[in-house]
Amino acid sequence: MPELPEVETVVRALVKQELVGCSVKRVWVGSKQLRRPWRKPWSASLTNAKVAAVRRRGKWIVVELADGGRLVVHLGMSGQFTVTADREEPDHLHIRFDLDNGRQLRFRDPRRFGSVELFPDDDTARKYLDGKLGPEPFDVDPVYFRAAVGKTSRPLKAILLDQRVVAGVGNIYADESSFRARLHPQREGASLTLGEVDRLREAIKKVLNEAIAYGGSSIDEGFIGGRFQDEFRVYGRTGKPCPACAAAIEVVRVAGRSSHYCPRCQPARRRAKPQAAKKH
DNA sequence: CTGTAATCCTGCGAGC
DNA sequence: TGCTCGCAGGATTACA
Repeated sequence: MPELPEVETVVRALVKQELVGCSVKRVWVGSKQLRRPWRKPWSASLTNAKVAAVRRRGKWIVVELADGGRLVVHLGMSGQFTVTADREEPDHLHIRFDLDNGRQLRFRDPRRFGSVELFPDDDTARKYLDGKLGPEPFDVDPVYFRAAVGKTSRPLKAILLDQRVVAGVGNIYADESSFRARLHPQREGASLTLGEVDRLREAIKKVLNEAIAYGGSSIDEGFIGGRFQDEFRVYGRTGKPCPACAAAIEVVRVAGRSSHYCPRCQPARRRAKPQAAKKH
């Protein structure tokens, strides 16, 4: 389920469940492989580890341990990372941390595209993430973003999905952001005007903030919170009327992903400037 | 540098 | 009801 708003929701839920301050009494790890490369940190180093903080970076969750260790988690497509008092073991459970308050911190992931890695200190973890992630969408420098979008011939959709440009946007929010900025997903980055790039940057911020306020989108049931899927304007709405102009939403494959857009609000080519009467 | 496709997995809905 | 097919929130790699 997880793009930035969903991951943020998960992090907030963990904090709310008072994970911070808990100690790990015991760790259980299943035998099935998660996404490679797979590091094997599940040894004594996690026993008795105390959780000092939980934060998010892009679509990644970082559990900060008091001894400096950093548990870095990615939910992939179907991952769940939850604290529960439930004793019943669900299917597709891969890691279970027994906490000192009797609860369990669980990593469950049917599709196993997720990953959980342990780094010895904050510096290593940050370097790992910063190596693959661009800035958080909420503090993207406008000058940087204009340059990043303007220098490439890639389609807008590919730029938005590229975590090195901006971290945290996935397929849903890429489509929703493009719609709100009134930009076609296949527009070449370099073809955008500075105004359009700025509009896009603002749209991303707005959509993500809105989605976080809604508790993210839940497409799978069983996911905590999440009502933003009722607010989708284009994603998954193929054939349905555009909320702005009632034209039928279309879907096209861009950068290997389904991309939903309104053909009228998001024209493939920039609308020609209305021809001002030529003056002499 | 591009862009595209395949890959890793399971589950679910559509269509027959 | 049961089967097959295609597609799904992501990231990475290989290849043209």
